[in-house]
Amino acid sequence: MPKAPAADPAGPRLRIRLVFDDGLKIGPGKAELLEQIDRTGSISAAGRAMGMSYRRAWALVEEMNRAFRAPLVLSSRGGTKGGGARLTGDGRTVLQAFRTLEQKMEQAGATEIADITRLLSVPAPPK
Amino acid sequence: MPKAPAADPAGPRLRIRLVFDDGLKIGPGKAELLEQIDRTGSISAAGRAMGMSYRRAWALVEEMNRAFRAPLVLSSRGGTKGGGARLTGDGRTVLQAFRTLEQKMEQAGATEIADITRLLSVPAPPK
DNA sequence: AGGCGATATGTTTCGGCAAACATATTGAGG
DNA sequence: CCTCAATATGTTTGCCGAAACATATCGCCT
Repeated sequence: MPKAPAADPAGPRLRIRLVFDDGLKIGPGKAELLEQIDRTGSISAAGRAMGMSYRRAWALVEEMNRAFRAPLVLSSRGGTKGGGARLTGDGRTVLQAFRTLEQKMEQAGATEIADITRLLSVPAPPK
Repeated sequence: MPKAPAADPAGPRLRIRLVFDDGLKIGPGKAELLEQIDRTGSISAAGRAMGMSYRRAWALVEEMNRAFRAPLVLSSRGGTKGGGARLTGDGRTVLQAFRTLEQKMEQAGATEIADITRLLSVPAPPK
């Protein structure tokens, strides 16, 4: 298997994306990336876990680090394990906030989402 | 003036998108399109108003009509004015639900959005 | 009958962005 | 001091979706 279609586990209906004035966009992708970096301690491992090239994963991290007043991810090179990366306090804060955001919004919009879903040709998976 | 950069009034930070199991995606674009069709009574006029080609506007309408159990937009051809389009009850329902959704979510996530914004290099426009 | 304005589609062209490919660099440890 | 794994970037390729271009059709009104 060459690679998985990224993240799309037959899923969630709500996709939230924050678009800031400087152009930075934060959505499910970057959120998961932060999460994976936190889990694996490596940008490349995180990328692999998401079926994403290191190039791309790194670019996303770079983008975030530049957009925030302080980096969300710190990385080091060399050493026995080649290097690694980890989330900063801000990184954890942002990730946490985004996850909370998703939950709250999912809940806040449940009624309307149901209203729309009900009108679809294929209303919804049982639940 | 060839065309306006679509909709981007230096703006809102939250971008919501509903992704359904059949692949249909509904976000700010289709919502505004429905709104414009309702206002103008025409797909092409709606497209023009959004700086979008008729081709594309029509395709989006088609996509929605197919995805829902009943069309959101009805259109007619010929006649003095060439034809026209209008929202169905379902169309209005969906649009309304989406707008409500945006409001509720914006409100529900205000705290977290602020938390994240605060950490940006360029925190936010005064308010 | 003919024109007009909007719907309805087929076909082709094009630009941007992601993937693929390629290198350089770093530093702990054996 | 040399290997190794990961970070850090430059360069090239490929592709898909959007735009551009092109027709066809429809029906009220003069």
